[in-house]
This record gives sequence, structure tokens and C-alpha cells, in this order.
Amino acid sequence: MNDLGGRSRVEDAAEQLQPIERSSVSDAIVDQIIGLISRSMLKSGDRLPSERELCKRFGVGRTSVREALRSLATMGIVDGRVGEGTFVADNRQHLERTLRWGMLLDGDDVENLIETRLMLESNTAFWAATRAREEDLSAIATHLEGMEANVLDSEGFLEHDLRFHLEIASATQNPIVQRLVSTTRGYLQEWIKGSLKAPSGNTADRARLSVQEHRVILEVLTAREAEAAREAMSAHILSSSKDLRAHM
Amino acid sequence: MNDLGGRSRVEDAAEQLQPIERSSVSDAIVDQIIGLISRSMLKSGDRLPSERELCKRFGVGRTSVREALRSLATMGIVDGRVGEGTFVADNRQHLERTLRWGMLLDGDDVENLIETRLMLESNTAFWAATRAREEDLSAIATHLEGMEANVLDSEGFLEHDLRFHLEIASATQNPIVQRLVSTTRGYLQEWIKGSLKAPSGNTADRARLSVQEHRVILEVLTAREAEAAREAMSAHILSSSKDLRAHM
DNA sequence: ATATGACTGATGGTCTGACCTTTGGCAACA
DNA sequence: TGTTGCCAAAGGTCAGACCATCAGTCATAT
Repeated sequence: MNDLGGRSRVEDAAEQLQPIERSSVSDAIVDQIIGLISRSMLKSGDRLPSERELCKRFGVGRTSVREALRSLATMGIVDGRVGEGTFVADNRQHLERTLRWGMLLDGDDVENLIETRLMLESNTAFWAATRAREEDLSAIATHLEGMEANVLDSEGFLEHDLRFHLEIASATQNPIVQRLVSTTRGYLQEWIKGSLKAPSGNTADRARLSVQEHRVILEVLTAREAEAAREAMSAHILSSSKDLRAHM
Repeated sequence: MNDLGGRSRVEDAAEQLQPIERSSVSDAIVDQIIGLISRSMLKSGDRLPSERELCKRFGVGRTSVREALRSLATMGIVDGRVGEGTFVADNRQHLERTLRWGMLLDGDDVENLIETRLMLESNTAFWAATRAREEDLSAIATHLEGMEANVLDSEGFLEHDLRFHLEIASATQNPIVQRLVSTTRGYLQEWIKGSLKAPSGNTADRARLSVQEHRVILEVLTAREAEAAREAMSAHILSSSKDLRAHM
């Protein structure tokens, strides 16, 4: 009588049992601190209470506090300095740190990143064309010159290439987009470096072609032609990612 | 005679002084383990030696080992399970995880979020139109029906609305894009709820209009018309964000 | 006056040893 | 054969200690 429809009552009951959520102490601390930061109660450069102070406030051991801070430091959200304290980090450093394990990406990741980048940056160019201030444009121009001057030095070339795109993202005046572009491009940077090291074809020629593409982008940006900017950026990314794919 | 060209010799010398690199013990451990993984000496699913074992091998305290593992866990490279050990994780997830923190910090700027969403989702629709499988389309259709059935229940309506967009993102077969859409839309969801609570105009009418817009999107997706999908999604987001702006 | 140097307290980094909870396996048991 | 109970090992947490480093202070020497 309990066995109706092939399922007993206890089986139904067993189905409803939810795995209990075990909250780790340090993760809870991480959440609290992230909450403070995203609610702007802690801002860039602010100093957190000392570790021993946090122990007392949270009522936990120093190990837990340290592990939480370690997590935050790994995310680039926080930065500890011996003898001084722990500070809410400049958003800038996040990049540098994530670059270090960028080499763990596999082929699929790169393909997806390229696509994501295409989505973001083509529109980024569009908005930059309508919103860029004079200083944005001149910053972009500066890095274009930097690329021209470094067609023979892959390392320097790449650095200016990266900055060129970041400045465009910055010209949208939208910090969220800026951060997304910065992150996606940051991940790709390591991969691109590897692609340049591999001895395939004439790197200097590719660099010159790249300069040309970038110059077109800058021109339409300066002319405030939004739709043209979107297409120029699209074309550039498709072109440059072709080389990238050849190395996968 | 030392002062040629405005720079003294000692100034030049001072310029060359590099900040000494202070290696932290736990960071060194992180580097070693990352090295093992990227050299494929440790593969996905492998179990690392126990913490106490690593202490002996590295000749350091357990604190340092734990902090290193904590860093790796935060990066999503490693995963610790009580009573079992620490394992090399599927490195599929760590990218998406770090991408999410990127946005955690930049406050709550609705305008920027809407713009970001517009950039992402219009292209998302484009790719979904070319890549969606049958099951993706039917999942999207399911949520459209859910919306129709809930035009009078804001809460339920919103839930299906959200899922509708997430399924489209999923249809691109690009997990990174999927994550970004999910995050941006997630942040907006709270605001949208508030917008619905405010007593302004007829909510049911707005819902019906929204259903209509969504239906157009589904139709062009089913017809595999990529460019039309981009425009339909664009139009929908612009239309729906108009209501949102009215409440800011 | 300025700069140098020693002192001090606070802080993050590390080590040690201890205890807890959870887990998986194994042996004893029904 | 299947269940129960136990135990060793593992990660998670805690407390206390020591170290190196840093900012600030103050006295001293130039």
C-alpha cells in the first residue's frame, strides 16, 4: 500500500533530503569583507583592521582570518604589507597576478576567450567613438606610436598593443566594460606571447600589418564614426586571432 | 662636471636600483605546484600528498602549506575535501570564477550594467542563432511559456525572464560568455524586482509587451537569422531598460 | 636647522602543537 | 551477505609563540 506507482513513501522522502550546506569559517569571512567592499564601506586604499583585531571582532582564530585574507589577496582584492597592515588593493594589480596562471588555459578556453573578446571589443569601439574625450584619443595615439616604434621587439610591441585596447575600453567611460576587456585580454596576453615565440613566418611583417589595422581603428575613432569603429575593431580581432589559432 | 644634461651620475645610478624581491614561502610553494601541474606531472583529479606530508617534503610549517593550498583553491586549481585529501581540480571552472570577481568590486552602477548587458546579449543572440541545438531552443521556448503563464505574478515572471536569457547564453556553447551574461543579469535582477514593486503603471501590460518581444527573439532564433536576432535582442533590452531607468 | 640613528610598538609571515569533524576502509557482528 | 561500529588519516580551526619589517618618535650629532 505504500508502493504506489513504483515509488515508496520513504523513497519520496529520501528524494527530498537536501545536502546540508557546510559553511567554512574563512569563506564566511571572505563573504563579509567582499560585502563591505562592494557596498563601498571599504574603498580602494583603505586599511583593514589588523589580523588580531579581526580575530576578536569575528570571534575566530587567526588561522581563519589569515586564510580569508589569503583568498582575498589571491583574488587581487586585498594586499598585505608587513608592518603596515592589509589594504584594499588598487584594482590594477589584479591583472598582473592572474597573468601568472594564464598558461593553464587550453585550446577551448582560448577559442571562447577570442569570441568573448570579439563581442566585447567591437562594441567597445562603437561606444568609444561616441564618448572618447580628447585625452583618451591622445592616449590611444601614444600607444599606436609605441607599437610602430617596436615592430622589431615583440615584448614591447605587445605591451603597447594591450594598452591600446585598454585605452579604448577606458574611453567608453564604463568601468564595468573596462574591467571585462582588461580581464579577457589579460588572459589572452600570455597565450599571444607564446604564439610570438614560435618561429613561424615573419613576425615583423605581422606587426606592421597589425599597426596598420590599429591605425584604421584610431582614425575612425577620431572621426567619431561609431559603426565604422565597430567594424574596424571586428576586422582587426578576426585577423589577429587567425594567427593565434594557427598555434593551437 | 657631474651634472650633464640635467641628470647627475648618481641619479642615473639610483634609477637602476631594483626593489629586491622578497619571496614568501607560501608563494614559492604555489609556484612549485603550479609548475608541476602545467608540466603535466599532476593531472586533473590527482591527489596531492597530505598537508602534513607536504610540510615534511618542503621543510616548512603547516601554515605555509595551508596558505599555498588556499591560494590554489581560490584560483580553482585545487580542491580540498575533509577526510579525503586535496585534489587537482577540473581547471574548467577557474576561469569563470575569476571572471566573476572582476565585477564584484565596481559598485552598483545600473547604467553601466545595462550598457554592458546590451553589448553582451545582443551578440549572444547572434551566436545563439547560429549554434543553438534543438534542445536549447525548446528550453528557451519553455521559459517563454512560463512568462506567458505568469504575466500576473511578477516574481514568477522575472524568474522565467531570467532563465530565458540564460538559456540563450547557454546556446552559444561558450561557457565564458554564459558566465558573464549570468553575472551581469544577476546584478540587474535585484533592481528589476524593485522596479516592479514600485506602483507605476500597469505591470501586467508591461509584462505582455515583454512577452511579445521575447517571442520575436525566439522566432528569429528558430529561423536561424543571426543578424535579426541581434537586433531583436538589442531592441528588447533597450525597451526594457527604459522602465528601469524611470526608477533611478 | 637638518639629518642621522636608535628605540618602540604594531603588523604580517611563519612555526608548532593541539583538538575537532569528516571520511573511507576494515574488522567484527548479525 | 549485509550491517554496524571503530579507527586512522585528512582537512579545518585554534592558541600561543617568535621573527622580520615598517612607521613613527625622539634624542643626538653635524
